[in-house]
Amino acid sequence: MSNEKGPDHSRRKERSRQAILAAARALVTEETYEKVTVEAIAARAGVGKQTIYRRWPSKSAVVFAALLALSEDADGQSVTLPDTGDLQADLKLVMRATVEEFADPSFDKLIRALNTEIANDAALAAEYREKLARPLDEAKKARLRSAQKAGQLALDADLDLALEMLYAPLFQSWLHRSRPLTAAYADSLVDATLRAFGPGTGARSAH
Amino acid sequence: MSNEKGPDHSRRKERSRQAILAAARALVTEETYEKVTVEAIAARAGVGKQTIYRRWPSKSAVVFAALLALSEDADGQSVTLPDTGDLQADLKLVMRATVEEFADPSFDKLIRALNTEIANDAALAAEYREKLARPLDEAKKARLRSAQKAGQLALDADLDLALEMLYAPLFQSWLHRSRPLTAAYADSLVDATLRAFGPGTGARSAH
DNA sequence: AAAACGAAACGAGACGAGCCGTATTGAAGT
DNA sequence: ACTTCAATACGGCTCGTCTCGTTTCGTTTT
Repeated sequence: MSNEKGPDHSRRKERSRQAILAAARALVTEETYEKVTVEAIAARAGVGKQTIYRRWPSKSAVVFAALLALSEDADGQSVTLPDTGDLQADLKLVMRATVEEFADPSFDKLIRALNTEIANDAALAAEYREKLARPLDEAKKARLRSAQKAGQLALDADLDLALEMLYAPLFQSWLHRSRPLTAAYADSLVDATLRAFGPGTGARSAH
Repeated sequence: MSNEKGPDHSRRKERSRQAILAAARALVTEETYEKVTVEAIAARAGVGKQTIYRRWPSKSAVVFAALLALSEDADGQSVTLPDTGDLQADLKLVMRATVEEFADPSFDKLIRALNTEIANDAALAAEYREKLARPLDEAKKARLRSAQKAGQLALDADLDLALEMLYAPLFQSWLHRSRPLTAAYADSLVDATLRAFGPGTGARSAH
């Protein structure tokens, strides 16, 4: 697509692109999302405003791209959950790690900003699901399928529903600050979810 | 409290107060939250901007107050859930009703606005929990306690956790638009929650 | 009782500041 | 040379403050 004839300007573009995303990320972690301005991002990145508007259509898009890029780096290629053969132990490990992530103030501000954007913009929400949520969910579901084969989870369990019941309460408690996020809470969620979807629970219907 | 000597202007205050809150509510349901301006609220209410700023410190506070007032009216005094003696049926009724509420575009916009505010302001979040979330949760917990007495729920079930696992997935699915909200989905949540917290599940620990 | 008074609350809108997104220009990179 | 860039000016919009003249309504005077 960019195999044109002219001189190669991709290095400049890439450098300023990285600077913009880094500046956006830094500002979101420092201030609350509403206070982050395009002008501040440009100033911090040592970049003209027009350079930002050349690439992204709005402030939301820039910030969203910054958050996307963040986790694309972090993920590397493949996301895999631990699989020691003990589903309950593995899930508690993961859930406790998630609890600790939410305790980090920078992570907290970042995810709040991300949620503010996707809650009010259906298009961004779709992109978020596609690029961030889905890969993670697939990794989690892979672990659950492995547990089904090992007889630790009902064969007819609705894995999407199980994941929701595992994660949504944690997410909501954090979003609304309605209770402290502790390791014990993480464990309780795992225990309750396994009671609902464990082997022999007849997960499809309780009649 | 207000047993001063001076003349009583409370009638004027109350009239303009109601007009402001009604205008704020109307605008939030018509536009998206970001597009609602204080000036628009003032114009719609037939009120000067200063009258708004005399009472509330910021735009967020006005809109939040408007949403609070809305449900204070709706609630009347006491919130009670149906109790036919069949917990599963009663919960499905309530969850299906909740699903339908979220399908209403006005309600959708309203709750998205409310969530945008409380997600980014810890003080508003606390007020929200105190005045809106808690009374509803207490009503739901009352129904669950009744079910415990009827032997339809484990006696040592963590009721707060059960409520979260029932409602948080619905809330998150709606917030992120990650799946269609159907009656079948509502039923699945009830079924799964009852499998986790039903009688004889040893709800406190699964060891 | 009727009229005049005065304090509080009010509607309207001007104002400065900040931000958004666009347009222009001259410098720097390749 | 040709492109991309930083810097900056700009119009438009919103916020929250401030001022000004008006309306409301209990009190006081007649």
